[in-house]
Amino acid sequence: MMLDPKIIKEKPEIIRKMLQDRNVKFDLDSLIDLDLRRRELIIKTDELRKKKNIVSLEIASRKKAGSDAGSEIAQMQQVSSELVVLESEQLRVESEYARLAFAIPNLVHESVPRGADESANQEIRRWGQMPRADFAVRDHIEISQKLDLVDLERAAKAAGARFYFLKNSLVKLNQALINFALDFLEQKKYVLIQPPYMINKNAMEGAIIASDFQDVIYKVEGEDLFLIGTSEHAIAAMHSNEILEGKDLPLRYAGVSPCFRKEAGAHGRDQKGIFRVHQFDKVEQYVFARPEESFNEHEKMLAVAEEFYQKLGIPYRVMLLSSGDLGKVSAKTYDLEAWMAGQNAYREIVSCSNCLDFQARRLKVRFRDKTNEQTQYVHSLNSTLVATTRTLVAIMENFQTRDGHINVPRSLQKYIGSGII
RNA sequence: GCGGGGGUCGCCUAGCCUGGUAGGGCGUGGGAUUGCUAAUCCCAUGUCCGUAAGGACGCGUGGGUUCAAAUCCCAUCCCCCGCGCCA
Repeated sequence: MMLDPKIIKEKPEIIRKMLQDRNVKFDLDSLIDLDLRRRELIIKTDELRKKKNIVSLEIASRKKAGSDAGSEIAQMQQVSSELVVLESEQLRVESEYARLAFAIPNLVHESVPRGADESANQEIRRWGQMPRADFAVRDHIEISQKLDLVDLERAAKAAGARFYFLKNSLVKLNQALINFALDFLEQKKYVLIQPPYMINKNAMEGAIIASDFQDVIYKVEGEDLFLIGTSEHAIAAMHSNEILEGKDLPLRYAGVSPCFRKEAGAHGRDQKGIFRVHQFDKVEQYVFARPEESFNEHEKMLAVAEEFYQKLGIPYRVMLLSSGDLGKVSAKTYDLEAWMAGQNAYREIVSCSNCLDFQARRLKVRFRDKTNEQTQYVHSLNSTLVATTRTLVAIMENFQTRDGHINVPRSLQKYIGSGII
């Protein structure tokens, strides 16, 4: 339901180590204790149910034979009332156990550098040439204001901070990125998916961990519905409670959807512009893979993302996140950080994660090769291909011209029919 | 939204009216037999607890009635058919 419950029972020290590596507080001892009590109660209630089944059979056969079953029925009443008490206790312990167990972060893969925060992230490689301008470069806010491509003030009026109206050619450039990304992934045989933009609690809990709910997820008032923070959330739940056929794996999906995020706790960071916003469009890679294939798939997804930015001509570096900077559901994550000339810095634009069986366990996504085989949980992986707003920032800042215009990357030109904005 | 039908252990299906251990077919694995990869027959094929023996649970979900619920009652979700409304 989270991690393999066997680990809680048999090897809690693995979890303890992981919590330390992640620099995360979690009441593991309570969980271990609850697991013990939970199993004791299962044994006791099973015992009572067994008794009940035996007496029930006796009653049935007596009734059939036409003889009196009065004392057996009295016995059943006794056992049933005992059972009611124990069952409610069991339910209480079980749900407390589940609540805690659901909050445990994922294991951390051995290849992940250990460290308390992003300062321990490891740079893997760099690609591309940073643009060298012989003029004063502007940031994307200035560029977009000047060309009338974004209206932040009016968006604040209509919606609030961290919203935007895209205008004019930037609308088309945004669509161009989406279309280019979809064509790109379709060519690589990904199955195109446009998911529901709202999903229910059960589905959402499968993809993320409780604490993320408060910080990133919007709830729809009066409905059991939540706005997706990425198509990953919806696609993760797509095959919930299914047993997939081994021969169908890996399933590679290209999700396209708007993404909605609260960005709570990001006060003051990237306050202006469209870099960090409550809503943006994204094309996402999501893969269900066999466990033994998942790290291969992970590298492949990263390579696909890199190829995409190479085609756009955006310089980037690949970072391997340290244990302390890793998301809670991920066991290993690479970030692509694009060079943003206007900020003179690399900034995150892609996050590529292997979640192992963490999400699959929560959502019961299993597979097997033969119908009589034991089922196994699949591994799930996700990676941004393009989150449009951030990539638009990179394009505006890196491809700006001396006179304040923007050169359109060659691979996008056919989608907007123009080489310059 | 209204009316009708449905949801059973991977898939298909019986059982529900009339409460008393969920049966069959397919698929898959193993075995038997036959000179042969065909036919036939036998066994196995969900989850949890338990070192094991064994046991419990499982009929969309949640409640209720009952000594006992797939079966009866209530609520709820989803799917199909028809009607209505609608971009």
